[in-house]
Amino acid sequence: MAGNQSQNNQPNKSTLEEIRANRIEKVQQIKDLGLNPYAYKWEVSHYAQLLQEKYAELPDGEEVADEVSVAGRIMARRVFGKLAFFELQDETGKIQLYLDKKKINSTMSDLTGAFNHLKKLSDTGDILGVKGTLKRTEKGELSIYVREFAILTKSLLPLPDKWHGLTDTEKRYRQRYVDLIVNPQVRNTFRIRAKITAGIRRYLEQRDFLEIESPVLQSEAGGAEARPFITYHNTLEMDLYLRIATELHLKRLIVGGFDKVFELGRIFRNEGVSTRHNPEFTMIEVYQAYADYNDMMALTEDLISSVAQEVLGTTKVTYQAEEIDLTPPWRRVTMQQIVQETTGINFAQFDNFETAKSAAKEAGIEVPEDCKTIGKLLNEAFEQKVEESLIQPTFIIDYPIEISPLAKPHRNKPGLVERFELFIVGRETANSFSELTDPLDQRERLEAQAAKKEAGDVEAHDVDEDFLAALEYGMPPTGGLGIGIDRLVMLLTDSPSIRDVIAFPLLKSQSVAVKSFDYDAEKQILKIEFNNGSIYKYLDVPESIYKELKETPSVGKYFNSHIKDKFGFDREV
RNA sequence: GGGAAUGUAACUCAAUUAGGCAGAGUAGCUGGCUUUUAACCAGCAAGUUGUGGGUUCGAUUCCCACCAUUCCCA
Repeated sequence: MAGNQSQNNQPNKSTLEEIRANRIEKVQQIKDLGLNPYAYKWEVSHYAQLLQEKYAELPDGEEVADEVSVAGRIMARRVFGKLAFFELQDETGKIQLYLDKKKINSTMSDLTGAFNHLKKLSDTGDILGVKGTLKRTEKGELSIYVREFAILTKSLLPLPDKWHGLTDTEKRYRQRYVDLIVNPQVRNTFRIRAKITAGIRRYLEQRDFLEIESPVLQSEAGGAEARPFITYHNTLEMDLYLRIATELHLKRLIVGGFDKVFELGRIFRNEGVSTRHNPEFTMIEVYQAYADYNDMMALTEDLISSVAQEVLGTTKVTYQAEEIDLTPPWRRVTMQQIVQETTGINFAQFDNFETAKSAAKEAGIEVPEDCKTIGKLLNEAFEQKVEESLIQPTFIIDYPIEISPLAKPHRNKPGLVERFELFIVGRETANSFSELTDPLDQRERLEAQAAKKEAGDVEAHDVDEDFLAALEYGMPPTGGLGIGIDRLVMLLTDSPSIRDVIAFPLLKSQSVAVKSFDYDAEKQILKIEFNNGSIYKYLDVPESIYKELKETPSVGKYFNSHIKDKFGFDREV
């Protein structure tokens, strides 16, 4: 540090740190002028988009005396000696600011050299409030002829490249706020998402459905086959699960006498991450008493097409260059029939599994270990050979009973249940049954699940006795429906990945380096402090590990391969 | 869990084929400029080449491990 700071009295650096320091210096200069770089309030009279529309007919070079006040972020600066053009972006769009030195200095005479201060102290990224009149420049750009300005928030960090924007996918997800600033279509995606969920709620409320919130923290996860997140309640000293479905609680409400209920909310499944899966995602479940799955098909069709019409103004959408027609009615076909169409195998004809299995293998279907019934085989054939070809909205109906533990047996097809799934662009988008209301049948099926859990299936769950008790009080015939909101939003916003429709998708935390470590030989506890400040105590760590950790040239590498995931730990900080 | 690709300045990208001083544009800083639209002109500054090892006189480049991301598969 000491020796080499003599010659350059003011080195012009532009690392991120230097840019930031420079802007902090500007914050101070703004304060020194008696102004607040972090203002409290700005009275906005118009949004940019509205002005663009309202003054669309204003001819080039003409002005109008209408006073407006706008606020937004400076996205671009084109500065001349005594004139400057800024591009201001608010939530709705952009508008140019026409900043004339003479005008500003005369109307803001309280602040000497106001124009030069703006030139020197503002940067792209700052939030600026301006008042002025409207003027279309000679080059044809609608502008605000600024009379008065205020820097409302000083930005300390530079925006991404003004032309290329932010394209690094990881940064877009990790720093969504920057993505939103510079990529208008991302803002639009989330605007549409909000309209979709609002539209769904409005649709259901108009039909007398009641939205009731069920618990996220549950003592037993149920209602789906999925691995749950487990958490812990300290004062109650109990494990709790984050819900994997809202099904079992919404059905309790049907038992309680509500005929039409729904919940649109967050579901958590402790599973992998992909373009179609996020560990927390949004689902709506709808239950209607005295209805069956045929009614739910009609509801699904009408709900989705109505919302598409309302939000996009059409029921014909383009998804990844493919035309999808959501205009009802949608095709309805049984699973058995569409598998037969595609593979030529009629699974209804089999009465023994081995014959069915060899037929399936002949058709190129892979038969996994745990697939031991004709019903499961049919489902395998469907998933492997049919599913991804279902591009246009299609209801697949009448599922095997083995894979549908909460659905009512089909009224006239033995071995099947009254269930449908909706497929659009090859993806499961909705799932629905005539709900099982027979408490004894339900008990048997849940106990079979519990046996699977006992045998080590992490996606199976214990019997929810309270739910069964509810059923024993008697649940009316009920149609139930679940729709994956994220997938629906993907479809309606033409988004290829679920992460594009989730504002803050889950990403792995960037690994942190080991800062220091310490070993308690008596208790065999290895305490590790990481660079991010967290401290972990690894338990029952043999001394040899500690010694090797001390010796190793790369602590991080040794930690990853020999300690992390190998020992139990308590997190201290 | 397996495979492929990627990671270089704050942002967008070169240089890696066959190891030889890491280079542009944008953003930034200084100066100039009253009609710009990715403004322009002159100058300046800006790098732990994801991390840690190895090979080598010399590594962004070759090898190994690890981290993260993207896509595909399970």
